[in-house]
Amino acid sequence: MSLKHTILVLLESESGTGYDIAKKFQGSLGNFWSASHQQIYHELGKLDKDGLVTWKQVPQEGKPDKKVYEITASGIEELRNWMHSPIPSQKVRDHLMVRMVATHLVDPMVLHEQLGEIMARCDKKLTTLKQFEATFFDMIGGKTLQSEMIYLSLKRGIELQESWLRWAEEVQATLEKYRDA
Amino acid sequence: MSLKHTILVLLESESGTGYDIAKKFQGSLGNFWSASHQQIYHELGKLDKDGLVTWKQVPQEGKPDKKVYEITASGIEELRNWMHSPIPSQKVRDHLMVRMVATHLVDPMVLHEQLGEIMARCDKKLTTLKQFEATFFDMIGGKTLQSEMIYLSLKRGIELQESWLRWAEEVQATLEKYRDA
DNA sequence: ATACGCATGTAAACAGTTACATGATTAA
DNA sequence: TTAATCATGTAACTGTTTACATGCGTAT
Repeated sequence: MSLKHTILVLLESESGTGYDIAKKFQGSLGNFWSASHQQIYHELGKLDKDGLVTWKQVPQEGKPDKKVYEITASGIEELRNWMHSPIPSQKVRDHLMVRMVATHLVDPMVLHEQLGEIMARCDKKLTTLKQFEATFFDMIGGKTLQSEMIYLSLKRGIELQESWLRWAEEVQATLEKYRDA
Repeated sequence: MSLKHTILVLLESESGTGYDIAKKFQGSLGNFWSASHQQIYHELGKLDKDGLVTWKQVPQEGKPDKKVYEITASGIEELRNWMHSPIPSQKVRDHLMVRMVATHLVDPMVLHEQLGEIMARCDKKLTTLKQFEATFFDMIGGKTLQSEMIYLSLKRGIELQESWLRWAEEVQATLEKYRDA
């Protein structure tokens, strides 16, 4: 389980509300981790109970009050310990791959179409990532360990999407060979 | 949720026990989906209750009895419907990427070492996949839609591991630049 | 002796999704 | 007036992991 640690990492770099955290999962970090707002609020409650974060009620005009969460010294300690623990092998859940094995049950063009939809999503994400990459070092100014690490994770996201697209095209071509066969 | 469908796909291609299914998750399919034996038995129970699979008790000598599960007509129908439903975007949970963003909290060489461990795992998996790929079409004899799809998923697994390794080396090199800095 | 492979399960805890619920402001 | 953005939550359900539990055969 690491939603806990993901939230701590985000709060370590910048304090914010549950809503702010949810938005970050929709951005570039969303390529590697995500969570619904319900889950985030729930997790923030637990982190608060465990003393890893604190919060301040901030009244606003024209908007609902907000709870700005901040990481505590104990939270940073927890993060440091976590960083030293072994990295668990990631669990993959690839729906598409499971379908690949069962394509013979339906018209191959069904999968062809579904691939098309996924590729469109993928293309869109790729555009966003590339735009972000192009201005990355200008934006944050100067190379540091931290910025280079974030840059490398961004590059990884781009490579993943690109290799995905190349592969999907190959699958589509193969499916076309078997059309009406 | 698709453990349900993954199990149905496996049983559609070949009847077998919960134990057999668990083994398949440790093989090439394990690159795209996995589940513990506890979860598999639980899911088989539900599939049975819903009439999507049936089973026969098979006594064995020197080994415990086994329950051989078989997909039903209703199970195949369920699979077909599932194949026509839209593919959900996959949820990624990449622990390593989260750590990348927080490297500045610890000695960079900690991550360097952890990457080394992951790369070793990755190398091992790659070797297995490549061996399987080399003899794939000889083994199953002849190209069909189904065999080509399985082959493409195998190739995808190989590409993923390879791109992963290339990227990890780059991260390690970057971490070395910042050693003692 | 010890461990590994075969074979199946229960129970408790934890993680994550979906549905429901509220309510103000602002832009099309 | 319809939808989006800001902002927070509860409740029920489903999915997943971890711990516990059994027991024979075979190989080292």
